[in-house]
Amino acid sequence: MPISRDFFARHAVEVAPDLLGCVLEHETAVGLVAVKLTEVEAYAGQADPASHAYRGKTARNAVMFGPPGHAYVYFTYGMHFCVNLVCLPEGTASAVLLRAGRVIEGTALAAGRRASTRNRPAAGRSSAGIGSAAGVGSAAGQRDLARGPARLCQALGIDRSLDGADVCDPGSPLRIGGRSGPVPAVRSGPRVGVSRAAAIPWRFWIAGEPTVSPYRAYAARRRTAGSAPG
DNA sequence: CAGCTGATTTCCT
DNA sequence: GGAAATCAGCTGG
Repeated sequence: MPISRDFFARHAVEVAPDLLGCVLEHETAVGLVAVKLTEVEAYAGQADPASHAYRGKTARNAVMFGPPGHAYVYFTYGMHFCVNLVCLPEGTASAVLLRAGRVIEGTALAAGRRASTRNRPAAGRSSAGIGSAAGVGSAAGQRDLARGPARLCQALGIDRSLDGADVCDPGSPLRIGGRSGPVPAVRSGPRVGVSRAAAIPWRFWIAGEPTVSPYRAYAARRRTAGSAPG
């Protein structure tokens, strides 16, 4: 059962905890992967220093300023995708970052994507590096399939071609369904890895879920050494 | 287990 | 030129 667009036409902080336990599905030619959301974070757009929309509209974050119920997919750290669901009516930027989930359908496909993700076209590595596939059938492997925002995108096969996808449309390849079970016990705390507004407790997760990613505070890093001229 | 480092695009100063 | 809503591999205890 899909979720109505009205559900997303609220403040991200209200939407975020209500998304826990809902199911995100991505259907492609090779099959379907479904994930039950277990961890999310709210971003309040132009009112939130940690949001990509804080400085205004750009080519990358344009979808966040559009109508609610659409996916905002961005590429970061030069190698990872993350997916958000847009909240509030058109013209107002606000979104919920999907940080982690539990794969409940298409486990083999998700595991295959995770194992082969390192062979990316842009890098063109000739080295294999696929050995990590070991253990994907184990309990720990299942737990890690969509544990973290970039892993969740890998498991679901989400990339920027899905930026702007309407998750409220049952005919969309990327769509979301409501909870089937009881209301989960929700916990909250500071958001992960953000440098600004780090104390605001807008991260929400399901209590006791092993798929929830470990908390990690923002840590500044020295820039890469080397890169000497000629 | 904790801590550090490389990879590499997009945006901001 | 530098930082960022990250992850995997390696090191030391």
